Amino acid sequence: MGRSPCCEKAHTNKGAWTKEEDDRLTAYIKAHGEGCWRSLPKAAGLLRCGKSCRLRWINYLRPDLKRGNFSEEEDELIIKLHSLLGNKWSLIAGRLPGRTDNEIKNYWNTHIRRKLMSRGIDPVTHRGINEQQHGSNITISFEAAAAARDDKAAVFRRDEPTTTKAAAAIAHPRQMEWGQGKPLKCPDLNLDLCISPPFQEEKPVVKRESGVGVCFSCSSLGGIPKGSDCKCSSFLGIRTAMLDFRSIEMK
DNA sequence: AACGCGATCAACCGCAGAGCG
DNA sequence: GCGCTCTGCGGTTGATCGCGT
Repeated sequence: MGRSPCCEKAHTNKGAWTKEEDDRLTAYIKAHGEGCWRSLPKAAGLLRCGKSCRLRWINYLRPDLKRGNFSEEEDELIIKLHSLLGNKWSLIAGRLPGRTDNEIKNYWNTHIRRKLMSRGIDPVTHRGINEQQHGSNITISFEAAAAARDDKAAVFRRDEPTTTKAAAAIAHPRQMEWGQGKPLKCPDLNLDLCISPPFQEEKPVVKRESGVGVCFSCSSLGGIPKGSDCKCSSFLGIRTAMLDFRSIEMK
């Protein structure tokens, strides 16, 4: 048996929102705040399901949204974050003020994917398409990055499934400090992130020493001193892209 | 002007996980 | 610990727009 529907579908509108619906939703949220999406439509006098209201607010009506074209910097950041996080659009959006996950997802699928493909880069693995069969796993160390920040102890254990935690730390570095202003101390956590090309037989993970960079363009695994560029001098066509955690740290 | 086609983006759907009793 | 509800996320769909023929 399936779960019960989130709302009474027979009595809800679907499709594009009207100006009046937008106004009602905006006015209600301004008066009562976000939250309790299930009961919101009824309270606001809307014939919509709660999910639909939430989506409309988050993706379109929120006052802090930055609409319009993506800048080159935003492009670059999205590509970098996607190479680290994959399709974690909400985490990526967390690093792009005023942008929504839906917007970034659409932008990725319509613009960036094609852009990377035209450069001969696989948008899924972020590696040259020709390199696919020679690919090897890459682990990116965030230990140095964590130490570079104030939250020196935010290091995750490698042997637990921490990809999401690491991703969250990247997307919302301040949010890793749970507990009313007390910095989170997790001395046994390791921020190592492992990125591996899909559809490959399992190979031993190549562990990078912290403080050593990895070039995603030429896949140099020989160890590149931190702070210096790889000889190939490009990352997805963008210079300065030694994948150093600091380079994706924002503001 | 009419049509076809690809691009774009708002909105929907189903699932997973968190929270709560 | 279990079951239920609610929220949030990612994938997908479909309406609309713009351009070329």
